Amino acid sequence: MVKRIPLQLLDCLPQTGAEPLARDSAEAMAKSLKAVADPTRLQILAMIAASENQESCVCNLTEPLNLTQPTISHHLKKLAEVGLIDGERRGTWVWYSLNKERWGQIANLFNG
Amino acid sequence: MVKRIPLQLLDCLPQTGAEPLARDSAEAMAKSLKAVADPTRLQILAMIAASENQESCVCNLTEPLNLTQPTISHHLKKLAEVGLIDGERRGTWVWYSLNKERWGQIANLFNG
DNA sequence: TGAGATTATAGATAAGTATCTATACAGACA
DNA sequence: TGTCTGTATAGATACTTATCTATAATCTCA
Repeated sequence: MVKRIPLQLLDCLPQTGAEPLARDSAEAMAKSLKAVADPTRLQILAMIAASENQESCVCNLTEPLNLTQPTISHHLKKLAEVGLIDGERRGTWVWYSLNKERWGQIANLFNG
Repeated sequence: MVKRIPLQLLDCLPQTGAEPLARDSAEAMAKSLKAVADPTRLQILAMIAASENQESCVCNLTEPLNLTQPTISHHLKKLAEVGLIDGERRGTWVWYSLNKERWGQIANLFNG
């Protein structure tokens, strides 16, 4: 018995078979992008970039963003985990600055 | 003095002031970035880009990604909501293609 | 050493979301 | 028309996460 194949199915050709983007790579990319894909963290990054030496301590962020200190620390940790910012302890304060090399890498995700 | 900052939009920010990046702008940027910041959606975008005419219907995505049809539709909707892909109905199928202009806009957020 | 200041962590909670099943909608065709 | 196929939507659920309060850890200085 020959089953007739509807023309519809022929029009919908399968793609090139191989998986273009491996799951591991996709998840790694997503993790970095998730770190940036938050309004508060974008504001934090903007404030760091707009600061005098392009660095900021936690105490400089809490009041303008109207968030508690632990919440700011939480966001900074997320950004640091993916290497987008670096924290440097100087005395009592921890100064966070942008890692521009890492920024470039993420930018290449869109260019490549 | 204009500082060299990874996020292009940050160049326009005031040096001082309570809110360097307006909440509205931050949330709009975050929404677009959230759409990309998902491993499955990154795979979907990659598969569309790697397809014959750089377009794909839902039926071509479900099997390689091992997800149900409604889940794929959900992800495609998220991408379409921020303008990263466009859907065009041709007969029974809906063909999704990359919106390269929109893609460039988001890329520019990083390139500066 | 102890007190005060800054940051990090732990735990709880509410909001968001990725996924599923079930079902509705839309187009093609006999 | 009615049936089949492809896609979208609705509702439920489990997982993630942004935020808070409380507390610990770290540093400075008297």
